[in-house]
Amino acid sequence: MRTTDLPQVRSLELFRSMSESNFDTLMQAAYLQTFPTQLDLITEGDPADFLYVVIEGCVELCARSNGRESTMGMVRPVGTFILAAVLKDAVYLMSARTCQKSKILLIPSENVRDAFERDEAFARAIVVELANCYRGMVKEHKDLKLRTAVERLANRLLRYHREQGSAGSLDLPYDKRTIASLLGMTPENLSRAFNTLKPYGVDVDGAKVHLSDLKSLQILAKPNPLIDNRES
Amino acid sequence: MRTTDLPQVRSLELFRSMSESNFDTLMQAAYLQTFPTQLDLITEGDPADFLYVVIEGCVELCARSNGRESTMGMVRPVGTFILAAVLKDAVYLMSARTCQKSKILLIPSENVRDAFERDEAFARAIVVELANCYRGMVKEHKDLKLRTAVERLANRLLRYHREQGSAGSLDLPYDKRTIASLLGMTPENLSRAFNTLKPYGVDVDGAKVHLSDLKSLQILAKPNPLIDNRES
DNA sequence: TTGACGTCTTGATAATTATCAAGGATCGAG
DNA sequence: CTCGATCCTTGATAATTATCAAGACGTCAA
Repeated sequence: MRTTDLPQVRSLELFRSMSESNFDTLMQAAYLQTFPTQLDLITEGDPADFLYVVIEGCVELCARSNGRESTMGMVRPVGTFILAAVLKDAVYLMSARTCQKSKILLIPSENVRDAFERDEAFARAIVVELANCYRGMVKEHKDLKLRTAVERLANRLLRYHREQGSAGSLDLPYDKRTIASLLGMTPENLSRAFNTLKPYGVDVDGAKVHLSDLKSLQILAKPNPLIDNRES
Repeated sequence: MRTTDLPQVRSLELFRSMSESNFDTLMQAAYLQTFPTQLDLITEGDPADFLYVVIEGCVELCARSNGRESTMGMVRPVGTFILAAVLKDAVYLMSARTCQKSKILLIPSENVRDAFERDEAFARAIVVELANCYRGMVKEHKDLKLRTAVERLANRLLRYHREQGSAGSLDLPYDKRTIASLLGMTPENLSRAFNTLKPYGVDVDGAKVHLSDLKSLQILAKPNPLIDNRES
């Protein structure tokens, strides 16, 4: 790994508080690579050889079964994926592919587990990250089990709106077909759900969404911090 | 806590390898209590004061939003719940209530975090438990997103069948309405799904289920170890 | 510019799932 | 035993969601 990249990695929450020597050891074993878009990084069922950290770009996590496929989540900088598989030395439960040109840090699983044993601060950071992943998944699951498709879309729009500064409009961060899959519906249904939301002040133009009647949208969506807030 | 209960707790995977003195300290702060059935233990949104360990009995985890409610999971001995909330010092994302008379160990959150810092072996065990919880939730989510209701039921029956020794029949471990909610459907639909499975050799009598044509049931269910195997 | 491709949308239809209402079975309390 | 309560099932119907087919729109390269 190039030494010019090290400070960037070091500043990540996950590595910030570990000791200098443990960090160096871990990085000596790691690779920082840039991948083109639409590249398959891992396939579910394969053994977890590396922990992945997205430094730049964006990675889609998806799952397949039968003939079906579904987007399970998106990982943006700075996030990890498949941490649980690495820690358990198990197989991946999800596949991953880049959806932009992406700079990604690969750390061999064995070294992650070593560092976890050696470095108390790293262990704490790992646990916080893993707990965040878990709670995120619980929220996704609640979203899907407790809401209709239109409600899921309405709440997702409110969330993006909030995350982008509550300026009355928002940009959809992904293709519509990706958002549809994330929300557990077909692209056709996403289109129709947008139409259903039109009377609630939702106007779509490509990736731009205008929210002209936040109040009525919120009444419909009934947002719930225990589902929609990513931070807590 | 009574000293007669200590060996039982000590033998749990979570506590087995921690040091004697750290274990003693942790247990001095803990409570082992027996709760009647149908008792609300925690409510989502409340701060995480305790880590819960189910020693005997059974606990249902559920989530509410809007007017809806859904069973998120069942915890049997020896399992923990709301570990992530405790480690993050955050609020609970799920509510919990006993569904049998249950013996439960309550450990104050602060002490769990203390022990995590102090005891390397405990930290490792915590991480493995948390990773298991995460992977279980990923599997539940895949189940719901990638399968129809009938497929979910078929695979769940095959799983219970396997867990109970593959003897050609199985006992449903919970009320049918609980199983329906676990599988993300209404009780009415569960009834109909059982009828749909009749031609595949599934015969239901109360909580007893006979599987007389495993092969054709498996062809329908298309079980997937990355969804259905709880261990891996 | 043109054509090919992919994405998104719309309409028609089908499949899946939920809701409402009612009836039967079971179980415990009195 | 009998009553009441709860759970489960079934039927009828409605709502939701998916599928299939076609067309609109934009992008990009030749």
